[in-house]
Amino acid sequence: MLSKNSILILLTPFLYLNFINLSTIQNTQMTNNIYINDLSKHVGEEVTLKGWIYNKRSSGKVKFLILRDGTGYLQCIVFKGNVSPEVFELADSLAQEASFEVTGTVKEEPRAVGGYELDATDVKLISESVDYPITPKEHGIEFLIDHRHLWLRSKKQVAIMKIRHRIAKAIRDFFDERGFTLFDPPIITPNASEGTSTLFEMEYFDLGKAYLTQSGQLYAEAGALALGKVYTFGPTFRAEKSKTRRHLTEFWMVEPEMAFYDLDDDMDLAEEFIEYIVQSVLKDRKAELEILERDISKLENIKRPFPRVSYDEAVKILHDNGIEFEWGNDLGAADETMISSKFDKPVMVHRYPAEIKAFYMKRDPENEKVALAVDVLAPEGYGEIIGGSQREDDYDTLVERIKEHNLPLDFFKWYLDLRKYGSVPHSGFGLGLERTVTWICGIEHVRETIPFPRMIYRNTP
RNA sequence: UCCGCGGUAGCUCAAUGGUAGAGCAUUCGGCUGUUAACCGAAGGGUUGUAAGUUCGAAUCUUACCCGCGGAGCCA
Repeated sequence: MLSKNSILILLTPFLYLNFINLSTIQNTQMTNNIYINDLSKHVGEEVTLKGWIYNKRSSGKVKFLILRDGTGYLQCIVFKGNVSPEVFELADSLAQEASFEVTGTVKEEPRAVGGYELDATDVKLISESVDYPITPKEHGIEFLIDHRHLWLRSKKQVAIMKIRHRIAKAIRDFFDERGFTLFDPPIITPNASEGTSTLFEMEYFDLGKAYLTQSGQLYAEAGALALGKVYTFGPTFRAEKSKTRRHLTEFWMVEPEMAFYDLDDDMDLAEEFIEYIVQSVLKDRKAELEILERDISKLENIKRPFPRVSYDEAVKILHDNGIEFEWGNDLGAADETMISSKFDKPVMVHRYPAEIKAFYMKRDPENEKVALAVDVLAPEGYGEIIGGSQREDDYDTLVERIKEHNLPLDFFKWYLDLRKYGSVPHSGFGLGLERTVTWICGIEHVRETIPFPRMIYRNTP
C-alpha cells in the first residue's frame, strides 16, 4: 500500500510537467502580436503592430503610411509634432514594402480605408526595401508572373489566396462532416489512369519508367471499397501542351469516391458540394470578394437544385441556337459556354457518348451508346469544374473495355480485383480546385489562383 | 502541335523611313488629411537577337529567340 509521501513523490513529475506547460502557454501569449483585423478590440489603446509598407503619401508635416500585415491594411498617421525628428525622418524615408514596426493609438476614423487609423508615436525600421519592382500602377502579366513571389503581396492576390484557403477548408469540412475518410493516393504511378493524357515521365530506379499522377481516382476506388466513402485531395499533373486560361500542368483536385452510389446519387452530392463551397465563401470571405469586385448576387444564387440536362438535350440546345454540332463529338469550350449561358446556376450535363469517355465509366443499361458520366459546367462561361461518373463494376465488361482502349491488362490487375472480390456499384467525381477558385473569384485566368503556377512555358519562380 | 498578336527607359505605353517621347517608379525640393494624393526639377535607352534593303531603320524584308491570347485535350 502506498503512503501519502510516496503518492506525492509519484505526482511530482506531473505537477512539474503542468508547471512547464503553463509557463509555455504564458510565453506564447506574451509574444502574441496584435494584427490589423483585431483592431476593433483595441480602440483608444496604444498598440504596436508589425508589417510592411503597402503605400505611402505625404503632405508636408504629415505622413500617411499604409501598413499591411497579412490580415488587413491600416493607415498610420505620422504628424511632425507627435514624434521625434528622427522618427519623422524615418517615416519619410520608408520605401514600398520596407518592413517596420509602428506604435500608436488606435482611432475609429471614417476617412480611412477599413474604418480604423493609427496615430503613430513611434516608428522602427525592421528591414529596408530598395527599388521594389511592383508599383501601385499597372503591370503586364509577363512582368507580374516573373515576380510572382512579390506579386503575392498585392491586395488582390492576398484576397485570392484567402479565398482559395477558405474553399480548401470547405472541401475538407464538407466531406469530413459526411462520414468520408481522407484517402491519399500515390503521386508516383506506374501507368496512365485513362491512357489519353500525356504524363510527366521519370526513371524509377530499376523498375523503368514511372509517371506523376494525373488522377487519384483508381486508387480512390480501392479506398471506397475499403472505407465506404473516401476523398482524395492533392496535386495532380498533366503534361498536355494546353495553352489556355483554364489550364495548369500542376493543379489540385479533390476526388470523392462512394460505394453504393449510382449516377443520380453522385450528382446529388456534387450539387450539394458546390452549394456548400460557394455559401461558405460568401459567409466568411465577403470582404475579399469585394476587393476582387466580384458580383456577389451571382454567387448568392448558387443554391440547389441545379439544372440537369442530358447530352442529347445539350445537343438540342446547341442546334436550337444555330450551332452546328454532330452527335458523338465532345463539347468544345464555345459549346460549353453556350449551354451554361442558358442557366444562372451550374449545369450538370450527363450521359455522354461512351466513345468519348474513359474506359472505366459504366454504360447506361437503358442506352449502351452513352456512359453514366456527368460534367458540371460553372456559370458565366467558366467551363467545366467537375467531371464524374458511375464506374463499371462488372469484371468481364471492364476487361473488355481495357482491351478496347488498348491498355495494358497487367497494370490493371489490382484494379480488376476490386470487381472480383465483392464488387458494388460505386461512383465519384473530381473537382478542379483552381478552376473553382477562378469562378468564385470571378477572375480571368487560373494562374492567379495557385501560389506558384506551373504552365507549359513556365516553371519559375 | 496549329492559328493570331506582340517585344522601345525599372514598369505601362507613344513615336509608320528623317534629332528616342510621356505617365508611373527612383532622387531632390514644396505642401498638417492624403485615398493609385498633388505641384516643381533631375537622372535614366545597343528599340528581343542576327543579317539584309536604304544616304538614313524602332519603323521595311528574312531567319531565330521569348512572351501573350485562342484551338485541340482536359479539371
